[in-house]
Amino acid sequence: METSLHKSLLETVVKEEENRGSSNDDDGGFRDESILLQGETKVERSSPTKSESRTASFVKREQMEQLQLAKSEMVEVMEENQRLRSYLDRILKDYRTLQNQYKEAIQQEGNTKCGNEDSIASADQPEEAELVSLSLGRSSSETTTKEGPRKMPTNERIRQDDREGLALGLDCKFEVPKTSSQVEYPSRENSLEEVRNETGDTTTTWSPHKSSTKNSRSDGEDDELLQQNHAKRARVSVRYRCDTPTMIDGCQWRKYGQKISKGNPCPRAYYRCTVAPSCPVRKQVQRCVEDMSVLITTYEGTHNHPLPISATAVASTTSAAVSMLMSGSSTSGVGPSSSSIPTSSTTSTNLNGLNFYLPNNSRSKPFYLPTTSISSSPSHPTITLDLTSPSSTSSPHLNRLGSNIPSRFSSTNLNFSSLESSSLPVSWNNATLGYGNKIIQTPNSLSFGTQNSETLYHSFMQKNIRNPNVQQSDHTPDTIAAATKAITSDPSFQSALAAALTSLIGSGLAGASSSANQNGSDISSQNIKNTESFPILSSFPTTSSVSNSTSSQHGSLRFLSPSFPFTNTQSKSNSPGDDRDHNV
DNA sequence: CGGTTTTGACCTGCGC
DNA sequence: GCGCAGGTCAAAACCG
Repeated sequence: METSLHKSLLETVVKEEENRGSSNDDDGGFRDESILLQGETKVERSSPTKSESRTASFVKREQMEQLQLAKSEMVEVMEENQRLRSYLDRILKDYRTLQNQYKEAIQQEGNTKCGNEDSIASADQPEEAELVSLSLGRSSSETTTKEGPRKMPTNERIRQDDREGLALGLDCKFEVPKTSSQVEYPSRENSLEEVRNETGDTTTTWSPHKSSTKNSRSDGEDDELLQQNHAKRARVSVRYRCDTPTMIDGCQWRKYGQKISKGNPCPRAYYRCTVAPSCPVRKQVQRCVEDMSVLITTYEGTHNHPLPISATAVASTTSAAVSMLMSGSSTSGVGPSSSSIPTSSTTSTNLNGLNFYLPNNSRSKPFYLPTTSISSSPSHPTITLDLTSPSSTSSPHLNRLGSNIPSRFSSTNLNFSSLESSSLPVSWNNATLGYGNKIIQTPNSLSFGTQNSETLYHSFMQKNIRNPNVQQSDHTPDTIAAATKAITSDPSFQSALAAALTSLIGSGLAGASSSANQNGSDISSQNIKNTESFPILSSFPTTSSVSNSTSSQHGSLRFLSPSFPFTNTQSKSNSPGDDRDHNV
């Protein structure tokens, strides 16, 4: 743990200092003195006794001053260490609280078996917070690895292990954020599905509509199924400019259908995730009718299998967006007071280790979000991540195809706007959500890899700090406040951001590493290492001032964000109608 | 030959 | 109840 290391280091320094101080007081001082005297003139030596004693006292005084300084510094550092320790304790405390709540909720769920939505909701939220805590904050993960096992009872450890397995399923040491929608919903969905498959139909793969409708007719678990249905149908739509038929998002997809939808001459292609045979995730890809260069990819469902690292960012981002959507819809309807969610925004923020200071009246903005929109259709709540750059707000350099790096980091605007489009109340612009590995291997995207992402990040940050006020003048403080609250108070959103940023940084660094090492095989591990060494997730100040509010779900947010998360597919086919996904 | 895509048919939900 | 649109299925075609 950082703090313990810090402390031990400090203790060593303190001891050394004390030893040196004591030795100087005794006989060791002469050594220093002699060393000092060596540099002095011979004139001084002409009167050795007086000058030496004077010099010795002078040196002693100096040393005493230095010692005092060092001691005061040490006191400061110790205080900081203490603060960190208390911070860590707080995290642990929160973690245990959440763990207990999760346990209780699970027990309740086990008792009622089905139907009690409140218990489910309360089960969701703690787990979500825990997962966020486990997966995002480096400090928290370190906590679990070092302090956790020491302090935690074994049963709790076991439970934690289980949960980690449950939560991640990622075949790597890289702790990718998973949110409630990705863990809780799929776990329930899939468990049900698996049960169904075991008991009955074992040949059919998952079909959300079929299963949901069948269940709703056959079972008495209407409430739960309705909720599942609700969760299942939550979608994340990603709009982005792309000349190629589709994007590489790290997953394997199989096209299972294509339809001409009304109002759009471009066919809509239906894809199913084929990483695991029973994976419920589907996506639809369709070109925007207004702008054929814009590709709209809609994700539905959450993966029930380990994901390739390159796919985790999108998966977690989209699912976090879904869970944000779901939690937002659930809480906003009931109102904050009746919400069973125990986590405050501050707590969850701390747990995340992801602290962003979204603007209080447009000050510093470490994170830049793409434009998001939540369309509140009851059957298909959809959150749209708009990664295109609307002409009205985008910087001219954004979204130039083939110049990903500049556009990724050069946008400096954080723009909270009122509703610009009814269909897209909130959207994300050009978010760099991080698609890691594939892009490095393609000629076009090699430019990703040759850049040092840390440098890029810093320049990005500097630019952001220098230009904080662009395009904010015409938005009311209320809108800004509401939007800020809505975004920052949602842990899932933070997860998404963390995932995106982690992957962004990881991909950039991995690219840099790979280009430096000419070793494409170890991209992932390098990616992990570099990502973990990057201090982004733990170094930002807390957002304790941001209050928890879910009331502005339909508020409009626009963030001009660094850039574009998804890699343009280097597809063989370039015909616009051909939606073949050549993702591997 | 196995995996993927294509494409017409079918199913389901929703609005009128 | 009917029609429409979205979504899915599955057999045939295609591809490496």
